[in-house]
Amino acid sequence: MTLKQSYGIGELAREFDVTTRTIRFYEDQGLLTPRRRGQTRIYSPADRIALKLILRGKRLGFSLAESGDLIRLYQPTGDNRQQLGALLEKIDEKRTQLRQQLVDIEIMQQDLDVAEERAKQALKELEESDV
Amino acid sequence: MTLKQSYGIGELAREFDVTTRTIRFYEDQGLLTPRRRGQTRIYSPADRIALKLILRGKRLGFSLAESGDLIRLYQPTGDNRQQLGALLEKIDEKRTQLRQQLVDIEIMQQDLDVAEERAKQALKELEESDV
DNA sequence: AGGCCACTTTACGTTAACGTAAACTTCCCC
DNA sequence: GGGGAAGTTTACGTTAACGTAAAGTGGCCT
Repeated sequence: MTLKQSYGIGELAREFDVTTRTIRFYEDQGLLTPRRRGQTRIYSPADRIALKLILRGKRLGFSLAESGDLIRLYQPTGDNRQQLGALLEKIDEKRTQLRQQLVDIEIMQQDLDVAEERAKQALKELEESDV
Repeated sequence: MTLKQSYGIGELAREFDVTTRTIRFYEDQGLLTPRRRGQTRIYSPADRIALKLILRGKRLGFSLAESGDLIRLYQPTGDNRQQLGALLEKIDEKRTQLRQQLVDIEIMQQDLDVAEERAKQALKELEESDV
């Protein structure tokens, strides 16, 4: 069995646990561009990938506009130097942001370690005063 | 010179590059609890730490409510077992979330690598067709 | 033919996280 | 004692990212 090459809106909604409203909204925002059969939307594997990217972006706190940028980073539009340069800059910015997030996550993880220790200690003290 | 032990609102605003409106809003949401001198707010080092945590949370896409949870993870309120248990659960949830974010970041970084390669390749081809 | 999905469009509603403006007090400076 | 500068309260405005409801279309089943 090879990969599917088209998807219905409900199908994608179920797979990624979002509503169809959400998927249509992303299209409104220019993030997805399904073709149509009659008036029904048909999604390509590329659309599915884009959706995946959007949701991953959301988990990292990216706005839809930012995820839109990311999607466009993949579409090598017959670009001129100007645009390719700007693109490389954007890539660099995103890299910087991701590195900052890595740092933030590390600190938070350490904070959680501390919080856990304290909670466990508090529990222990409750036990001991307990009879 | 030892650490300052109180801060003005403008001072914090400058340090973290947010507006005073934002800081007051966080207080409204119960995330900061400055004392007052007259009607002027005085922030403690703990408030400053909390603010730092909130902003770190924002960079990771946390809502203010979530950051509020995180702040409270540090305040070992004279808790009972119930609450300590719930607290330990929350810590675990956050850990899971942070791990997912780590995965997401890795994938994005790889995606950026690919995008960069393509852009550089496109540039190269422009050069070659250039004379 | 009737009924039930899954799909569609249109449009108004909602929440979070502040922005922005207005009107006021306090303190300090010259 | 007039005027900034920095603080305050109150309140309405704004944007992003959908939710929710209403009303219609198309296919398929029995």
